[in-house]
Amino acid sequence: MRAPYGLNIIDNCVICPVREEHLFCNLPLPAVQRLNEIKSTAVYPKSTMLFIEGQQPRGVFVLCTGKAKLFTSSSDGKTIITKISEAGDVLGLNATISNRPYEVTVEMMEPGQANFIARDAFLQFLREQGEVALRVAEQLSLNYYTAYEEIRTLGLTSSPSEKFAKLLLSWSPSSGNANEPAHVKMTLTHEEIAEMIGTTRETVSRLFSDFKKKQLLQLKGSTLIIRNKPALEKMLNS
Amino acid sequence: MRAPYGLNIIDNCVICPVREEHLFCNLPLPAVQRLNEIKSTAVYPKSTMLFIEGQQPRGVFVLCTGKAKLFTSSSDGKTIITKISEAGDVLGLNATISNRPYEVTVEMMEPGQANFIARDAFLQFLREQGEVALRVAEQLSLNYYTAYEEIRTLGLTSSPSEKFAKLLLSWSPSSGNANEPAHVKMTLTHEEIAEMIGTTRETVSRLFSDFKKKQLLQLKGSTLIIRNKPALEKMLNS
DNA sequence: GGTTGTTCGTGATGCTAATCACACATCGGG
DNA sequence: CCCGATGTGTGATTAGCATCACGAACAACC
Repeated sequence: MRAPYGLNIIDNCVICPVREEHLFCNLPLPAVQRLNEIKSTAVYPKSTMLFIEGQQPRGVFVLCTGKAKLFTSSSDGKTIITKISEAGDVLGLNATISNRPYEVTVEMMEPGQANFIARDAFLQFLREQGEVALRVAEQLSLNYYTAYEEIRTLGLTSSPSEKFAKLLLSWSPSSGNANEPAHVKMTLTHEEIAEMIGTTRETVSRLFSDFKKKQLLQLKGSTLIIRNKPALEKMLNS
Repeated sequence: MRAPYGLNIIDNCVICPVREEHLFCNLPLPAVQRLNEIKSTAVYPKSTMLFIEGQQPRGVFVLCTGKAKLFTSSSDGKTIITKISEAGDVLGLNATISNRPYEVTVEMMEPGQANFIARDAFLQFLREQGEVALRVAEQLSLNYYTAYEEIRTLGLTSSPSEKFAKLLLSWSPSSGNANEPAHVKMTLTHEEIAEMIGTTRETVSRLFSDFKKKQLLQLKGSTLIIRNKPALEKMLNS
């Protein structure tokens, strides 16, 4: 089966090759089968907005492949990216559960597949499958902690350089020797990084130069090499 | 019955005079009765910390009287107040449910009474009383939205004056004519206000002078009079 | 009523990052 | 292959706040 944008569609969750890796997808078989019946699958091109902050919730999306950015904006155009979502993430959960407007906008950063489950069907699904309701609670609580982490970063971390260090560390895999350089594929523009740490494009540019000069990191094409994790950690304060 | 600190204790939730006004207290009678059995009531003096961020959750507190501030701090002493809690608020809910460390510290701002329910008993209580579990979900989801509001304030609101205006508006009662001055009892120090909007004590001091000069507000003892709500609203951007 | 501690007002100073401006690099499509 | 769009590097300038440093007001408590 072949979709536009050159991506294969896997529209059967039961045989999804990456099902078990994802919190919300790795459900008991009966639940996955039921999920499979009520979802609708589509491939979305880059820059599609799955939903927009302020909209009444239509339902949830489960990202199957690709990446999406979650952000909120003010009326004067300032934007803050709160999260980069990857395969397996459930989007719009809180709004759907509580029937309050979506609190973020979700935009595809690259073409990718997502499953959509309409609100009514989803709520019914939760009532039927107690196990899934638990997963949802787990996920909601996780979201809340992530939000608090963000509050701490925005409110307690004063300097852009500290926030930048924090971001780099969040990218660096926790596994592996702390002193060994970590290689990370970088897919974000400076502008987007700026929107993640609440500063300007120019400042991010300067931060990269600065950190390169201090031997903290290195760039090979679009691969970011984090050379001195301990030094980055020493820059933090929270 | 008379407690230390000159406050009366009401240790029976069933006859609590303000029970019906509070989301979590206004439960079906059997639930309130059960709640009453598993809680322990105490009056805490000013400055008591009910719990501290990072601690393993022991259980939840329901604030019955008094006020408490919720805040998180960085290791270098910077503090950000995320909320002022009042009677009826449930504290430590998310941590208790998810068994993750408390994400904030809660400190009494004035002497007040609170009920404590230990984690095990609370979880058991939820299992028994489906109605209450729903309230909890509702509350969690509300907390999440509040957290997002905070993210928006911290991340999108650039200037202290804008954040200050936002704070003033959040104090001003939504009822009543928009153009009529609103009277609000102010119990916070400039330092605390600074910690709420992420700036310094001195800047808050100057903001007060400034807003007074611009006829936006007025102070009569500890009563704050908000004189020009529309003008404050015009200062916002989100 | 005086002593002690907290809270508040306000000036002077300096730094940091936003803003503006512009040239260069890179990418993708016709 | 060229051309427009999008992204990046870096200098110059400046506004806005944090910081430091007081002294005054206020409250609380022997």
